[in-house]
Amino acid sequence: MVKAIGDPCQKKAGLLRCGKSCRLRWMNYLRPDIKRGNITPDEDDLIIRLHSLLGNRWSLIAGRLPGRTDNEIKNYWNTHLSKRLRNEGTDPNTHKKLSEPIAKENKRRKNQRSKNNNNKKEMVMTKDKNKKTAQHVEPQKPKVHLPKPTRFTSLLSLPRNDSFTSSTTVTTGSSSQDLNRGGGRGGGGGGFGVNTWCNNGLVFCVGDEDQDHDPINSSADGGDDHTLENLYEEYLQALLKTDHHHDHQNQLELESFAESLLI
DNA sequence: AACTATCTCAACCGCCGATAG
DNA sequence: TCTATCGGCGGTTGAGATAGT
Repeated sequence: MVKAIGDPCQKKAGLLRCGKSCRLRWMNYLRPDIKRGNITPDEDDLIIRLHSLLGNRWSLIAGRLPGRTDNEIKNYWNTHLSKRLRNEGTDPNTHKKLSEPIAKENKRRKNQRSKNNNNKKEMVMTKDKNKKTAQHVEPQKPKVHLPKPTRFTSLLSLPRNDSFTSSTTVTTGSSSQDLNRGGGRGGGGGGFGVNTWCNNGLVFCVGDEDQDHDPINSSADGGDDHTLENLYEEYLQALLKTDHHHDHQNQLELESFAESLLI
């Protein structure tokens, strides 16, 4: 699937890939911090919730699942979760209940299929040695992680041709651009920052997990990791409280959080 | 054994905004 | 201001693997 693209850089490097393709491969496949292995039920649940808040903003969602790439989550959503939701009678786009007939129909089909599919499921589980072996994942305490580094275009700019270190760190926080620019795509420039948002009068501050890289955090907002984590933990609790029979209040809190991300 | 159907996921594509020159 | 380039995003494609017929 590797296409030779006419990129001057690829000639210099002796590669068949253009720079963009190399970057993509690094981001989605080669990066050492990518978590290999199947997606846990907790991650499942988190993805679904975040998707209900953020929609198809995969990079934003991935930003809250360390070690997972937007591509991986996007694929996982398209191949597993959307189908699962549909089978459960939920519209994967709107996260609302499908009309009764459709839900019933799905159920009927599901039952019909399950007769034949037991073998197939085993196939899927054993297909990829790396990913499908841990289906019996032991229950873990759900954990939401701090968003990855955020870039400030206006506050701080770094040279574009950053070193390896900065480029890798920056790119892991790709999602943050949406946070800062209101959901738009793309954007270059460098620098890290903190995101803040208000939720029920409480100001949440989220910054780089690796504070050493973050010139902003070291000087602003006190830079207290534990405070940040505590604050984020409050958000986490709100998130986790909204289970499938979530109460309205928590849902509103989460929605306001999501809105704040998109501003 | 050969063919078909289905699934997975890395890679590609096209677009957009930021930045450099 | 204009143009070229880069970085990043979401949507889509298609090769490879596997099971079923």
